[in-house]
Amino acid sequence: MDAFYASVELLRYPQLKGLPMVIGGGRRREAEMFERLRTTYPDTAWGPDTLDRIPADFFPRLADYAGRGVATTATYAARQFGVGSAMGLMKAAKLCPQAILLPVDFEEVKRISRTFKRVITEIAPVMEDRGVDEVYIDFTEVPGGQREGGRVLARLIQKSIHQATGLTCSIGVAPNKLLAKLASEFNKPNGISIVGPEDLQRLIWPLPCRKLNGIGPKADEKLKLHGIATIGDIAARERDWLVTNFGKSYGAWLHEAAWGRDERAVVTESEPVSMSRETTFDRDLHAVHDRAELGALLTQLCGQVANDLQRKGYTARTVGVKLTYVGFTKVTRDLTLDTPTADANAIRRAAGQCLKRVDLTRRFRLLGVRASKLVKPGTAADASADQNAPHPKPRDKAQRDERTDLLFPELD
DNA sequence: TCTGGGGTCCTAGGACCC
DNA sequence: TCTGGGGTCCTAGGACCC
Repeated sequence: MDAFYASVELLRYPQLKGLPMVIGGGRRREAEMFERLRTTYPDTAWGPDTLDRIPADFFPRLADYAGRGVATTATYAARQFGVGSAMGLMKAAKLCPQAILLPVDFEEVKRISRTFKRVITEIAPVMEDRGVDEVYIDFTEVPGGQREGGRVLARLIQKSIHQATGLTCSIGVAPNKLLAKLASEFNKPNGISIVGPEDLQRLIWPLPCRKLNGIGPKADEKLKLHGIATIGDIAARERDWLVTNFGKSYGAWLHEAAWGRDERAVVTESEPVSMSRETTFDRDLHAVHDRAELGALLTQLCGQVANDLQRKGYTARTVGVKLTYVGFTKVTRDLTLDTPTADANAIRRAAGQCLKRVDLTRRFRLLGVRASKLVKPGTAADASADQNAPHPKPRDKAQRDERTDLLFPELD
């Protein structure tokens, strides 16, 4: 036993109510909803008892909500109708039109997330951040961590998190991150489960492949085509067969994972690789008909990315754009600059260049701007940036679509 | 009536250098 | 004019995760 996994459910509070409720909608739309809440009820903080103080009919019913977005989570009352997280709200509205749609208070979630992580690092300092509500911990060196196979420490963490945030969490304890993650799901929402190598066959192998962190919808589908449904089914295949069918790297990983083997260390610090902002429109937009709107939106996204870079003390050498067309096909275009930048105008110019290289005759639903190849000014990476200057590359004239030049002149 | 927003990592081809 | 091999960088796309 040398690592264990914890996950906290930050959005649990509406589930105290027996009403069918869905939380979500997408960042911008939720921010608008939340702003409306603040202006109407200025003295009311968003929290577990919100619905005791604010009439439920203040919030829209799904049936009355026309906007785009997905459900972040849903109460059990809503789940009975088949509504679940990551489901599109349009679909959810069909299944459960009477459900109430609630916004997420992102600032509050971030605040709780920080408290959650602070409480844990005070007890077990070797912590890997896995997002807003999940962490890995290596508690090998934590005094008393081995008592009752880790159960005593897990209970202490649960209790401390509950005291500090009022929220519950589920914890899995296992000899590595992979198994700990699986274990954390055994006993939701407020449980502790301890899994050892001897439990592999009994507890892990019967699980569907999708439960493995790293097997998504595509890999799962392909596995099913080969008649592989459970983790045990993967384990039953020869390593060579997996490599032949799933590639050298992924096939080998599948084999290791199915046998419960994972040697990844808990990573306590990491540098960001990219920063991005994107937005899905309320309606599909077109480069010609919605030129002004799109131009303003692009400027806004670039400003946000620049702001994020500056706030966190980074510059970026590569700027890219992303579009999602009607029908959900996506394209990206990248441009690497000679000089790293965190300047909104420079990013905007580069993003405009990128946009010229995509098909703008089709309507699209999403526009995003991304900064990558991040450089922290004043570091060794920064000093070497000059030597790493890109070799001059010939501009592909054919790609520089003159038609879109005409359509999108202000994007230059 | 589909499918948010923020990320990471991997693969693969072409350019370019030695 | 029949064209190697290794390495790095850039770009585009895609799978996956929270």
